[in-house]
Amino acid sequence: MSEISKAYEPQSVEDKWYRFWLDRKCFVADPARVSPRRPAYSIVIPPPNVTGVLTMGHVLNNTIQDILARKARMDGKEVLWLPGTDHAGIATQTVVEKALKKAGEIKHRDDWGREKFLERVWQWKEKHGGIIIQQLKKLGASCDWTRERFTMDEAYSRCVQKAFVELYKKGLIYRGKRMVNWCPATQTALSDEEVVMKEQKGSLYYFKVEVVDCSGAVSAPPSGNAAVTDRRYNEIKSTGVWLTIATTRPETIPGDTAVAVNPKDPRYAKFIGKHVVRPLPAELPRELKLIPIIGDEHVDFEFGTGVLKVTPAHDQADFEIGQRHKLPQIDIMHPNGHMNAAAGIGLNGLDRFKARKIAVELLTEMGALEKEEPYTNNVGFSERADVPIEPRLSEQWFLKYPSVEQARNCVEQEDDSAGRASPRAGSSAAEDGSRERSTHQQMRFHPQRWAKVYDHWMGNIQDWCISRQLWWGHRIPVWYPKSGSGACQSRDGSPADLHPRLHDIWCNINPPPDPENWEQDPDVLDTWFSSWLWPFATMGWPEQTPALKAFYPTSDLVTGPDIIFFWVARMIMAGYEFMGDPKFGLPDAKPFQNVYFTGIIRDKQGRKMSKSLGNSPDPLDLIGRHGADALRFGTMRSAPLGQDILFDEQNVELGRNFCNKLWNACRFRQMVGRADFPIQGEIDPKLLTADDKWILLKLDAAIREMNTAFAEYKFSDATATLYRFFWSEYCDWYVEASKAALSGGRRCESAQTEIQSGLMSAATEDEARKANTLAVIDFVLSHTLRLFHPFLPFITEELWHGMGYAEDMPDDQGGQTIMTAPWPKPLDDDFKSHYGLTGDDEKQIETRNELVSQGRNLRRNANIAANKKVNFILKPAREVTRHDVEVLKLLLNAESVEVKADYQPSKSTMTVRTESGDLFLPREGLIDVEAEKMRLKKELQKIDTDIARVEQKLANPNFVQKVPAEVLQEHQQRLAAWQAKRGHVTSALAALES
RNA sequence: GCGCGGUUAGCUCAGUGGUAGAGCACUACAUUGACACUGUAGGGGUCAGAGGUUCGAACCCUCUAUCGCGCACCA
Repeated sequence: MSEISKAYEPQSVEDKWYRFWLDRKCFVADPARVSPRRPAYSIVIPPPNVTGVLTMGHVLNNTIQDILARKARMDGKEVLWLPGTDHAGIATQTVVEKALKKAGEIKHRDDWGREKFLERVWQWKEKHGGIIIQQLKKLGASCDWTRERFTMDEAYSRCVQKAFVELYKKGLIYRGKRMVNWCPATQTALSDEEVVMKEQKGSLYYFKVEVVDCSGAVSAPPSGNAAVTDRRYNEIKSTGVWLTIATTRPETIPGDTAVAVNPKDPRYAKFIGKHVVRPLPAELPRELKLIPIIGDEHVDFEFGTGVLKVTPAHDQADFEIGQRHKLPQIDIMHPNGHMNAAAGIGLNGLDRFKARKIAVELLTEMGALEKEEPYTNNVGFSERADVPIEPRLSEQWFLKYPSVEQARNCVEQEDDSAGRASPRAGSSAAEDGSRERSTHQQMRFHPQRWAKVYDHWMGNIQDWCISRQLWWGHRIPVWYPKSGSGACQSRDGSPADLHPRLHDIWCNINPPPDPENWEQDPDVLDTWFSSWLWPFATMGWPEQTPALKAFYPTSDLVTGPDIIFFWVARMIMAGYEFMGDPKFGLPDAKPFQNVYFTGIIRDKQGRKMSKSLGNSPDPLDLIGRHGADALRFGTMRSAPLGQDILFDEQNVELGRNFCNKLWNACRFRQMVGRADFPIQGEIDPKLLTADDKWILLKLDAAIREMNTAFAEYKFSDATATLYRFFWSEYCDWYVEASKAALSGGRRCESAQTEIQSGLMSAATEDEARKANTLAVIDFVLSHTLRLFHPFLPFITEELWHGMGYAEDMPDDQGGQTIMTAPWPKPLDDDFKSHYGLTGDDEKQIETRNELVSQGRNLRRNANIAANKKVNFILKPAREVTRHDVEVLKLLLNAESVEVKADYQPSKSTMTVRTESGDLFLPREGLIDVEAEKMRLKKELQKIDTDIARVEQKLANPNFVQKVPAEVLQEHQQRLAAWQAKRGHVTSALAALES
């Protein structure tokens, strides 16, 4: 760093160092290096969608992971940060299909068929799959790229198949015809987690049906769509009674197979057992539309009219009523959400929403519609396709979740143990910056409130629909015999056997030996059925590989709370299920020690960032303009634990300014010279000034605060500490004060011998002090750079080398790269006593700084221009040295600071009194007496308020009796100080008035 | 309906019982001396409201208002 530029230019250093780290294999984890003295630390990345691009959410998430990984390396751990991407079934397939449609290549993926379409998805993946990885590298992510995984890698696919087969053999995976969440847009089943409820404004339609008596009904066993028409009645008698039914979905009337009332409802109980005539399809004769009135407790008498239409094939609750009463199911819809022939002539072929309108028209025409009221209800939407889902009977694969109890109990709840659950601020674990890694410790969520959400979900867990009617994904490893007798049922066939016992199927990770006689299940698995294996499938499971042995369970997981059920909960269950095998020798097979949930990044208006709103900044653009370190620092500073983040580019500008400040502080150090003489970088305790001691103590405090922040995962606290320490304490005070010592000496050459021979003159003392100051600066900067490194990896590496700090370190301890430099330890008692660091020094500087601030304030009030040098007079409260005076001159921008122990101020002298002494600013003839009086009166007023408040407290006998001694003492001291100040201000005021 | 989180300076947020804080924004002054991506000084707050506990409450408890999120859901 011979020629250092005036401003930090990130573009010129970032790529250079990233390549350096890659070339030196700094990110590569070696399981063989793990030992009791070099513990493992591991994180698996939440794999981004393979075709995605970097968003601010990724920046937040991955910056935190990188900070944790880099900190762990500096703590001397063997670190694995395992990266990779997710195939993201629906998302990717949809994107590719859309692109192909847009390009006019296809109208629908069926045009090409499965094989050709998949070929194109793979091509797309090859083309776009690397983008987000490259972007992560720009951010500085220190992932072990040699272990990059993709959820559809061959080895990974084998893991997915193995997991399926094992669970199938245990009887936890079954196939069944069930009511599922069906997405008519993508035409696949979805899990409950992929459905989001949205409030919809619609109508509640009231229509009437006639109650009839049908004597001599011959009940035939229900059989699918023909159920109703299979019934034959001898006679149908009108009763002249009509029931009114309220519904939001009149288009499903043709699928109704009963009308339900509450058996306890006095209005309707008497009708149970009679029938009504279903109004639709209009063209069917009455006798083919008779449906029974049944009694079911599910019906709420308060809602609507208290009469419920029951559509077992198109509503979850109705399906269950249908089960209880053995009602037939009439499927009236195609998989694409259009009505089928069973819906009747009027509706057949219409889209379900169009059909709703037409159904209302038909009811109106026949005089059945009584009224329509506006109504708002919650409707389930497909999260991906953003269309209302359709509850639909279909045959799917389901998973009864494994290891639920273990998974539920392994997460520490807030009331588990008050002691352990609370943050361990200042504890010994926090001080050395390491978290315990006992395998018997419960998993901990940060912030912990998510544990409750997790527990609630785990306690109400439903079987997971894992099959998807997509092409892009892992094929279900199940084959059916082609000539299939009982085992091979049509997918939308009937009857609805809810728990078919499937015999004669081939479920294996390998295809059957005689493939010509079998056909594979056409479906693929839910993407999350592969990602739930991520923490161990990426490390070589099912083999007990060195990586698994060394790095599983992982240390920390960093992810968004939006996927706590999708991913986190399932990974925990999978961990227990698949890593609990005794061959892995784990006392506790949980996948993580800690889970950190980030907030969600929003824009300044609090809206979630999204492509459609166009409110999501491009992180790469921000990196290009401000630098990766600036983006990281700004993001971290505005991201408190567990709170959503309102993103504003100003945060990044703050980060950029901060990097520039760091850069220039180092540049300043470079410009004032080398520390060779007389102490060669070693700090001489005898030559330390109070300012030196003060900054060392501040450094110590900063290190401790950083360790506490890390122990509590409070990254915004950590950045705030760094910001305050470096800018407000080091630059604003220490560097400014150090200029007094640095501008002092000149003749370095002869000073060393003179010091040794005890003949040190004032001049050579200046020289020695200058060198010592440089040594202190180097000490502070070399520690500071290390504290910054996890947050600002690029600029710290550049400065680490540029400043020459690398040269002083052993090769594997920072000599090659700051990445392996040891994380700073708090200054211990030996250090402090060797260098004579005491609270008195700290106090001395703090009161001195108070004096300086007030002196500057005096200047300001006297309307003295900031660049005008003036003469101050100091009446010190204790002994002052020549050096102290030099510092004061500098900090006050004074021409001189005259020390006069017996100074008597005249009328036109402005004064301040502090614990360090009294400071006078004589302004013969220049002072604005009235203005100064105003200022003093205002100050007096404030002092009086403060005094009154404390006096009131002290006058309270309860206060004096009950309060702890030190608090009482502190109040008394405060009162005394204010009273002294009051006396001073009063006399100053009196002097002006005399 | 149940649960969680928020409400503190113009804005974004820290602040676990003892003198209300930071950054940005704002005002004034300064500019060859590391840094204008800067420095110095300053203005600005009934800590959402009400009640309670306490010698003492932004902080603990209760209720209310309001914003956001999650879960469940009546057709």
